[in-house]
Amino acid sequence: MTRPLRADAARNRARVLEVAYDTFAAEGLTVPIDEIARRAGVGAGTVYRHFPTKEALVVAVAEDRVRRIAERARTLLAVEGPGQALFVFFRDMVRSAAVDHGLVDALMSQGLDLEAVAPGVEAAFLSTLGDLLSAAQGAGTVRRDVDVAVVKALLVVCKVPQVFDSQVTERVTRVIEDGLTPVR
Amino acid sequence: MTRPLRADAARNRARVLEVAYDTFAAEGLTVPIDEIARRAGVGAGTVYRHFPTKEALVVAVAEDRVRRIAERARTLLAVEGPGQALFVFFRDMVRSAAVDHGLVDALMSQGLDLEAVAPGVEAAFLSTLGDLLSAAQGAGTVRRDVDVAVVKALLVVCKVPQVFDSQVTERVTRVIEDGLTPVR
Amino acid sequence: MTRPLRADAARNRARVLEVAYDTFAAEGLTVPIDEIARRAGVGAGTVYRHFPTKEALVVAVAEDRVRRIAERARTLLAVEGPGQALFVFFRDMVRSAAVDHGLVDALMSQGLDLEAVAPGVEAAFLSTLGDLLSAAQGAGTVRRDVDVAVVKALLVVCKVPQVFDSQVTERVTRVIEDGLTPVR
Amino acid sequence: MTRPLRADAARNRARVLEVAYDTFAAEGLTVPIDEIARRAGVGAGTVYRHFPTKEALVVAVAEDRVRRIAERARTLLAVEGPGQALFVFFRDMVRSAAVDHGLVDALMSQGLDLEAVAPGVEAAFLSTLGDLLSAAQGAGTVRRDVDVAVVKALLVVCKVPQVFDSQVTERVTRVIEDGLTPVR
DNA sequence: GATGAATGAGCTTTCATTCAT
DNA sequence: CATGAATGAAAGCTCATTCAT
Repeated sequence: MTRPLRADAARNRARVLEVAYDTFAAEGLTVPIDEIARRAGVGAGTVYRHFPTKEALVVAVAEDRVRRIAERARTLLAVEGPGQALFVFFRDMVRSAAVDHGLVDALMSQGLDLEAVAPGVEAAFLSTLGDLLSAAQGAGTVRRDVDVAVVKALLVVCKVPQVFDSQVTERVTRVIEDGLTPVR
Repeated sequence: MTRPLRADAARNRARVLEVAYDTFAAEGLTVPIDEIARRAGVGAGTVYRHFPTKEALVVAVAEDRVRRIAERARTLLAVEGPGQALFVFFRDMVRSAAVDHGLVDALMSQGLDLEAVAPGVEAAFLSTLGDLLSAAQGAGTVRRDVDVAVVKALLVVCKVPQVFDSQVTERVTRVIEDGLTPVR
Repeated sequence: MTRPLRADAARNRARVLEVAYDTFAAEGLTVPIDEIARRAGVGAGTVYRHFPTKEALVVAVAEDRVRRIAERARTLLAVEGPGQALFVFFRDMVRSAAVDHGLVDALMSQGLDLEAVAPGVEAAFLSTLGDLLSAAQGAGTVRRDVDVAVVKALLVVCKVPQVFDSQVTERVTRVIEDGLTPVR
Repeated sequence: MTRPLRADAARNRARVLEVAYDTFAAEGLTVPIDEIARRAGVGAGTVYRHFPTKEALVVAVAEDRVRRIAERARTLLAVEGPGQALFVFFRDMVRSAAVDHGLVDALMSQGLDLEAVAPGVEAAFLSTLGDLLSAAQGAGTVRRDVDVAVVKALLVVCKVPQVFDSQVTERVTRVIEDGLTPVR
């Protein structure tokens, strides 16, 4: 259906996506498309060729991020083992939260519904997250009465940016982790 | 310093503030001032007389909210008793989160720094919140290694809107409360 | 026709007129009426009671100035003698030019036509200026082929503000005076 | 540094500049940008692409005028000869003064400082004017104790618009020319 | 009479989107 | 295909003027 892009077109698309992520993350979604285009070294028209509206660009950025995050989660499951993977993943997320200002905006602030515009991506992410959760519950490191929806919510919660300095972030995360741990 | 407003002016100011809160909460901060003015039944100039910039209006709304929330917290301390006041307050906050979209935006998304523009209000709120926390710790219902900054962060976290349906919200809150509870 | 104002009303009118002159002279005609009112210590409504439009205020200021200038000219004729009065008057005008930014605006920039809105004042001024000119021509200090219109024009010219530093102003004035002097 | 504009862009830019000059000259600087755009047959955004603020447009117009005036002066020096070029130039300026309402506004009324925002242009103009002056002084038609600053001031002075009818303008100019002439 | 709050048209400026080059 | 100029619909904000207090 979608024919493979010409090499230069693919390069442009990737470049715009990367610049858009960096820019939205650092400065929020209000940055004009013209500015994204300028930083990517292309014309505004080129951005619109790949992403027909600004919202489409934002969604594409979010999709791309979620995909990478899921990948990271899969890696952790293999490397860290079932009992710790979820917790390490959690701390990973929190640590990168500071630069993901724009992603959080994209996920919640502006009324964007990722599930509606890119259902496959969301589902795939939840499936991977579910794997981490099951593994942890199997290993006895996470209580059994939470499900994947709760864990996802707690994740989003931990990405709320710039409200906490790192000291506080650390302790907030610990409280949430304790809440996740089975009764001791 | 600032003389009392004329009766009609005070009425208008209050009306604008209320309409602005409802509108920002429901539709976010991007709603034009003209629309706020229209809904409040005044001219745009009147809004600008009371709040010289849009940011000033947003800040005033946030201030007003924080003040009311602090008031509510004080009431709860008296009514619910030291052991439960903080938890009831927590659930209160969460329940109203759905309509506070705009308040959350104001507090964090747009780079507004309430502490910078209205230091007294923030401090007063933290002081009240500290009272609830101390009471709970005194009653043994909250662990002693959290401080007011952590509790405030968890509060903000619970107000992140529209990400959870109410089912999930309920369970997220429970996890956080468990995390706050002393080791069982 | 116009009944005498109550004492306080007259005081307010005079105060507004003075503040308006100072302000327009210093900052130009774009200063808002509200600001004039504030500086005069009255409400905006009071300004509008005395001067029904902003233009009316500007005209009143200009009238008032022209009247004072004519007065000054008459005094000089008596004090300085026929041969020198016009020249001294000239230098007087130039010296005060720096603060008369707004008066010049009023006279020419904004398409205001003082002659149309206040014919008597203009005529009275020209009559006095004519007296100075005749005196000088009688004394042989000014050439006979210039008339009052030319002298008035040269006066306005010399009030063009802020274009010259004082050094230059001095020399410009000398050139113009030499041009007025009969062939030597 | 700035790459050459595309053909259509250059056409639009020139058109806006010309319309802006005509309009400001005829009606003053208060004409809205939207009106300039309408008369130039372009959208308001196009004006802002070429001139990022209204002030930038005004400055560009003034620059353009000063440049043309300097060009005219150079031509006259070649055509009219050293003794008369300055005087012809003077009368040229005065004759066009009636339509340069806006230029004069731009140069002095609104506190715009051409020297500050476009130093090269001002300097180039003064240099050319100095050439005319030197030529005239060399030919003995202008007194030696005036310098270029005085002549520029007299020029500005002669451009003060609409204060004189043409009859008076003629005679004012003669007085100033006589003032410039060496003692007879 | 004086006050200053309210009005609302109008201004400058921005930016998502389209389209000629 | 890429470009970036053009568009034009808002947006935030100002201020001359009116009118309830």
